[in-house]
Amino acid sequence: MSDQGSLRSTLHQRGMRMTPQRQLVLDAVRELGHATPEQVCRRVQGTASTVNITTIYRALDLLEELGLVRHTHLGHGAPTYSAEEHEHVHLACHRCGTIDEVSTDLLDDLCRDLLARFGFALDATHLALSGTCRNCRNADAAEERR
Amino acid sequence: MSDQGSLRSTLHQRGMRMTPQRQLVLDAVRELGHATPEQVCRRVQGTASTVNITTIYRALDLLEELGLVRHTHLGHGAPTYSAEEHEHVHLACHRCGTIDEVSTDLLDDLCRDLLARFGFALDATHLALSGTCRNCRNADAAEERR
DNA sequence: CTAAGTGCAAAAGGTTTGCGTCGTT
DNA sequence: AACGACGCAAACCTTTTGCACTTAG
Repeated sequence: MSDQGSLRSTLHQRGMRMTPQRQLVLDAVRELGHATPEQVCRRVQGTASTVNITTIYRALDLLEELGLVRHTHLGHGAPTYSAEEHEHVHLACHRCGTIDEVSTDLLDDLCRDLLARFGFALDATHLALSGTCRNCRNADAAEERR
Repeated sequence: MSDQGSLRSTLHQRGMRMTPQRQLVLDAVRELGHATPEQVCRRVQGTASTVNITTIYRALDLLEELGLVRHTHLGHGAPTYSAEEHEHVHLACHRCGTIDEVSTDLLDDLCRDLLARFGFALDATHLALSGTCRNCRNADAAEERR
């Protein structure tokens, strides 16, 4: 469904092409896991040094529109992009900033529930949940006792 | 727990004060529900026209640190701030951009699970879930049939 | 008097836009 | 020739920082 060939033809239908730059951006996102546009850019430039950051942004937008990559806002800074097939849930601690990744199985029930009650199809492939991690909760508890 | 008095004393312990500007920012966030720093600024300036956007950012940071407000990234643009007591889950459709709000009850099971399995205390008060809403799913299905 | 808080201007990200050029079809 | 894609530079928007001034304790 999202192999090289059908990707090419999807683009072709729209009068677009799979250029080397776009391929490099897609590869970079897949290899890096999560990466900011900046990081993707550096990676791509490792292979093709003249590729401009503007092209990175345009390619990321296109690839996202095609459903091949997705971006998420972890923390405060720039968003991070990752490949659609790279599935997991982020547990982001808003106290220490740590980000854990856990399986999307966790959300199966919630998914079912949302669909049944609201007709909403949750995209569980790339979700960020914020809260407090075990360490910070312990630290908080210790502080409380003082 | 978070009434005026204890807020004042919490700040006082840290050698800080509840200034008119900070109060206005907090009020604005509470009144606006979800608002970008920009929107908060305009609201505050309705009452005190000289307040600078820098002060808005600093106040929002402080209030967030105190746990009185929280920010979320809905969609692409600027983050939106809202008061901690304003509890709900956002269902954000990444196709049409609509944002629904539903009760946090939905997450009770997930909360329990996360805590038990990972020691992670989910902050369910202000969560954004992305996916596809009923309308867009129907539209997609119709398109598929063509 | 001291330190916190503010406003202002400038800097620093991060992202988008306009435009001239190049390569495909 | 026509159009999509690219690179470059500049514009833009949002957020942060440095600094001098004010003000509450």
